[in-house]
Amino acid sequence: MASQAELLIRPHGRATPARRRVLEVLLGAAHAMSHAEIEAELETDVCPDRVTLYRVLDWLVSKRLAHKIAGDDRAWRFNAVAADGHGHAHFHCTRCGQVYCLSELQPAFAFSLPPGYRFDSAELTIQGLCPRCSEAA
Amino acid sequence: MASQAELLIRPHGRATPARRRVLEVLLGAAHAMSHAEIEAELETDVCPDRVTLYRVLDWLVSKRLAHKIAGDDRAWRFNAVAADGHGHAHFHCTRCGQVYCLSELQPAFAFSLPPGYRFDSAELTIQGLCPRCSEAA
DNA sequence: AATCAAATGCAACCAACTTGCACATTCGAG
DNA sequence: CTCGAATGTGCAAGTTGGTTGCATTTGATT
Ligand SMILES: [Mn+2]
Ligand SMILES: [Mn+2]
Ligand SMILES: [Zn+2]
Ligand SMILES: [Zn+2]
Repeated sequence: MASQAELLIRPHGRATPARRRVLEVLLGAAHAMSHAEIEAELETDVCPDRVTLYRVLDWLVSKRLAHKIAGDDRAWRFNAVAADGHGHAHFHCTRCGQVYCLSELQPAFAFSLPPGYRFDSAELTIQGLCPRCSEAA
Repeated sequence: MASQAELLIRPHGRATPARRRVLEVLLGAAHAMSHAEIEAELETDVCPDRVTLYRVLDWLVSKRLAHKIAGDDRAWRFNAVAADGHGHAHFHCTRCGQVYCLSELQPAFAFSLPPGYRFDSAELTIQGLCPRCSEAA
């Protein structure tokens, strides 16, 4: 009985323990996770090496099973790509630094690019206070 | 006769040579510049030290005379804040890595945040090919 | 001109990755 | 099931981009 992670990974390449567990962690996360956060969540025997985790994350992104966004602490935050194929906006809390995916928020951009530019994708990041920090303030 | 840069800086603090020249460079730039690009543009006598440039850039950002955006090479890109007060979107070329400010592009976001989130500002970054790279492809 | 908070220069430091290479694992062919 | 080539992992060392602490200099107010 293969896990959801394994089913997602197999069509793209080898399902190694590290890849399985990292993707599982990302799938179960409520917010975008930094390398350090993921590492902390991992069992000690899976992926005893930081470098492997970096490579696993890169691989997941390259296969579009995850995506990464730049935080203001110059570290990447990762999360699994759901069925929506990353068609969602992100919320960056300026107090706790956390990044949340706003799955339900499908913004209606109305814009046209200047001539010469070729569009590929758009990323909307909203700054403000997350529910927890908003409450505390 | 004070330069434009000096006039912008003075209300916020000391107009030092480094601050003047860096802001001048940013004001004259067509795209967001990395630390290294700015340093290359600077005369050798102004700001002989990397650290000072970092501090000048941070200061300009803290006074809202410049803003910075994270590139995918984990380096910040800076540009001067014009009269629009950074109410513009950015275009990130996935081929050359350059970041352009789309001053004329004032996107109409239509969204409402989930309950609990407090809005502060939004940043829209569009991915694709810039005119130069689009041509070359 | 004197003053002094604010800015700079230097040296060392740090975190977040990246690279190179030997060794281990996966998984499909036989 | 076994084997072996392709693929992934572990370790050590290196690089990049940015910080910190502290002594010295400097801008602008008096
Ligand atoms: Mn997301
Ligand atoms: Mn801009
Ligand atoms: Zn928060
Ligand atoms: Zn380009």
